[in-house]
Amino acid sequence: MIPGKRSHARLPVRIGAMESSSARSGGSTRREATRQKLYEAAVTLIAEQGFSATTVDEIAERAGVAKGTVYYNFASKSVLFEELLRHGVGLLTASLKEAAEGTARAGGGKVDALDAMIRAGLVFIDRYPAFTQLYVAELWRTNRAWQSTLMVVRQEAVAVVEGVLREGVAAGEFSDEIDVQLTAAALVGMVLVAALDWKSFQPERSLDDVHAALSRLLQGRVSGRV
Amino acid sequence: MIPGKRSHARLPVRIGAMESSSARSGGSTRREATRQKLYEAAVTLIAEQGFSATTVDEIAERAGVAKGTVYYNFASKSVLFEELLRHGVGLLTASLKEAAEGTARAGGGKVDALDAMIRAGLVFIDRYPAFTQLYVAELWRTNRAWQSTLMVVRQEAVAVVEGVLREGVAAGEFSDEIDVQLTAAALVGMVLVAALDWKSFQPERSLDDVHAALSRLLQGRVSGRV
DNA sequence: GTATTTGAACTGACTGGTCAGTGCAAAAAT
DNA sequence: ATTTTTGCACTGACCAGTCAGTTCAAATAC
Repeated sequence: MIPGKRSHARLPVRIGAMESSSARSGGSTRREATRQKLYEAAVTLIAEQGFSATTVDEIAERAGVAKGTVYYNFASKSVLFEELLRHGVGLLTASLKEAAEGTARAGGGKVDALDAMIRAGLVFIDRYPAFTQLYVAELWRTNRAWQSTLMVVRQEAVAVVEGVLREGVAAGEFSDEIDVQLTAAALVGMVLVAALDWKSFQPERSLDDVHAALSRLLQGRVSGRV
Repeated sequence: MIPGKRSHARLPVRIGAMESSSARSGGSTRREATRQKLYEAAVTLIAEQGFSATTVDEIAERAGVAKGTVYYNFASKSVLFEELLRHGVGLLTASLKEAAEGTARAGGGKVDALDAMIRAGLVFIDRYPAFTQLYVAELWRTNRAWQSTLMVVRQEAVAVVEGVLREGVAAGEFSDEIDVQLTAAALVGMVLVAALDWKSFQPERSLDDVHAALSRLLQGRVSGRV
């Protein structure tokens, strides 16, 4: 055995930067770190293969953790997945809200808010492509254990977009004939699919580039030369 | 042995009523009918639960067929799924092409073609919601057996939209600054997500209604009162 | 027309492997 | 001293795929 080198290298590596964030507030930091590792391992595996095709052994292995640890931290495979969903969508909605509020503080209109949210969406997908992939894949399924969780969490995110649209209508900035719910869904779809396409098929393009293309579409500058 | 009573009763019972339907044309009609039943059973089950969570036994049971029959007709579970994908996307692309050509014959412009394709997409999703669901769920996965099939099949569908956009740019009907590939993806996403939302959360609405909302978005009649 | 043959289509019990989840004693971290 | 993690053997359910045997309708023979 080479000194300083262990077979299953057990280095206390700092992966994220969790330690300073809300130090002490419920659970120990070590536990939080393991959970984070498990999330990261699970999200990519499940995005690639789907929930059922991904085994707990794989998740544990990729996280560099024993199988027992998975069950020490989560009641079951589905619970791990559900908490992962909640965690991820939490990040997204926070980011969307911040984007909308940012433009409001800067005195921008609702179109600016929508545009900022499109960018926030792109940034999110750029940072967490696997999560996005997985989310899309599960969203419209029925008969699954985490169905209700997914519902709640979806609503949180879409509600932010709907809110901005509604405010825009109230302020007279958008036509009052628009269908808020459907338009919100369509906008989300636009960003989602374009971004996944970007990441999958032309990853070399810059975020600004993609953002510009979507902005143009949003502002109806497609038909008719500018 | 009791006369008139055999252990495995061999009565010439009429089960289906296949005999008159298109007698002979390529493969046997019976076989084709079973395959169709299997497609239908598989598409809903896989849409609901995902590929891995759906068992061959379930598919067979829902199709009203023995498990062996599945393997008589398809080499494996994945092959059944791949052929199902090809079959479904074939229907979609045909429908999109027809929509675009229809407006061309009627002397409409490319905006009309896009609008007609949006409608065709909605009609398709209205008729085959399960297939759409399943398609979306699998499209951005990686590391799966049918990955390449999915790629080919996706390109066929998106190419139709891209084609119309390109023609529109060439004809000066669309700004030549649009990004064809990204815009096509965004449009597909818009329709896809809005339609799935419609089917999942407000199924009572009419197709015309949904189509109107998307048309408005396409033509940039969202920002600014009309 | 009736009997027999043929081959494609179908059946369902069975097999071999996989995997979620358990149990627990020892080790490590805090 | 307590919490957390490890390592690993084990179980029981579940499931893809197989295969020897069965059904049936059309073709051929009588």
